Amino acid sequence: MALFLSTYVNKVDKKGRVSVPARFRAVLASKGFDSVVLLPTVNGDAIDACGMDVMERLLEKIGGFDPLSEDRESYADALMSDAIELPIDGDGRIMVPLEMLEDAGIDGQCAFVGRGDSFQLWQPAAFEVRKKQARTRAANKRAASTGLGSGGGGDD
Amino acid sequence: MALFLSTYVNKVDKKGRVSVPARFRAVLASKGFDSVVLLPTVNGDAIDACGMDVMERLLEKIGGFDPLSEDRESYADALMSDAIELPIDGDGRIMVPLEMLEDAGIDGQCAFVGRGDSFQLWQPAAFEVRKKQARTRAANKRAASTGLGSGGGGDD
DNA sequence: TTGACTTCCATAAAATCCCATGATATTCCG
DNA sequence: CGGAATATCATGGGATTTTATGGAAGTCAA
Repeated sequence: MALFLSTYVNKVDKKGRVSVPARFRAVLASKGFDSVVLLPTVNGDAIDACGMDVMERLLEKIGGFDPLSEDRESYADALMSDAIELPIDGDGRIMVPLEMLEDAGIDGQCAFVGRGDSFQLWQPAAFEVRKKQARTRAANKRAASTGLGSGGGGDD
Repeated sequence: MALFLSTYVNKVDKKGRVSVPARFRAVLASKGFDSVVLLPTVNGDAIDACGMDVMERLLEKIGGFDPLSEDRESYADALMSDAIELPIDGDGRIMVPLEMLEDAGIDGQCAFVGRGDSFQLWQPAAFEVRKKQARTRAANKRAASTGLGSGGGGDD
C-alpha cells in the first residue's frame, strides 16, 4: 500500500494553481485517481485532502451509526457539502478555490503534509508551529508506539 | 526471517547518494520492498530506517483518516509528515535529503546500523560514542536483572 | 467582448538512469 | 592448496528524464 508521507512545500501561482507533489500524485494514481478531494479541517486552520476512496469509506462509517439520527445527518452533510473534488491537470496541478485558501491562511506557499492515507494543505509557517506543539506533546508516547524509537518495550 | 544485522559504513557522494549495504537491500527485497522509509529519531541524533510495512502498521494502529476527530494522535502526524520513502535505485543507492543528513550530523560518511527489524543511519563517530554509552548502561542493567540483559536496552 | 478556466508549451533545476572503474569477495580448476 | 577467472559491490561521472513553475493560446459561458 502506498502512503502519503513527508512534507513538500510548493508555490501557489497568481492563477491559484499548485503542483501536487509528484509522490502524492503517484499514490493517488496507484489507487486509480486523477483527482483530489479537499475539505476544510474542523477547526479551519488547514485543508484536508485525500482520494475519493477515503470519502467513500467515511460515508460508510457515518451511515453505520444510526441512519435516523439527526446528528448523523449534519455530520455527513457538513462533510460532503464542504468537500470538493479537484481534477489534476496534465502538468500535475490543481486549482484550489481562493476561498478555501484564504480560510486556511494559505498564500504564496503551500505545504503538502503527508498523513498516511490522506494529507493536508497548510500555510508553511502555521504548520511548523503545529508540528512543534505536536512533537512536544508526543515526545514520550512516540517512542513506545513506533517500535523504532526505543527498546523500552511497552509496545502492544 | 531475515534481519538487519551488523554495521556498514558507506560514503555519501556529493550528489547526496549513499549505497544501502547489499545485505540490507536483500532483507528489504525479501519483504518485497524496493524502497526504504526514513524518519528522524526522537532526539534527532540519527535517522531511523525501515520498510513500508512498519508505517502501515502504525497507521492501522491510529485508525486512519477521520476529519472530525481532531484528536487523532498527534505523534502519528508528526511521524507521517517527517517520514520519507526513498526508492532504491538500480545501483542500490538512495538519495537522503540534505536536511535530514544535516539534522543527524551526517556528512561524507554514513554508518548503517542494523537493529534487527529496522536499522539506523548515523554519523560514524557519533555512533561509536553512542555505542560505548549503550554498552555501559547495558552492563549496569545486566547486573541488576535476571534475564539476558538485552531485552530492555533503553537506547535508541 | 470580458472573464474564468483549461489546455498547451517553455525552461531551469533536480532526480533518475546508465555505464565505467576499482576493490573485494567468490568460484573454479589445475 | 593456490592462483586465475569470475561475480559482487561500492562509487564516480555523465546523459536522460521528471518536476515544478511560468506564461501563452484556446474554450466556453454570460
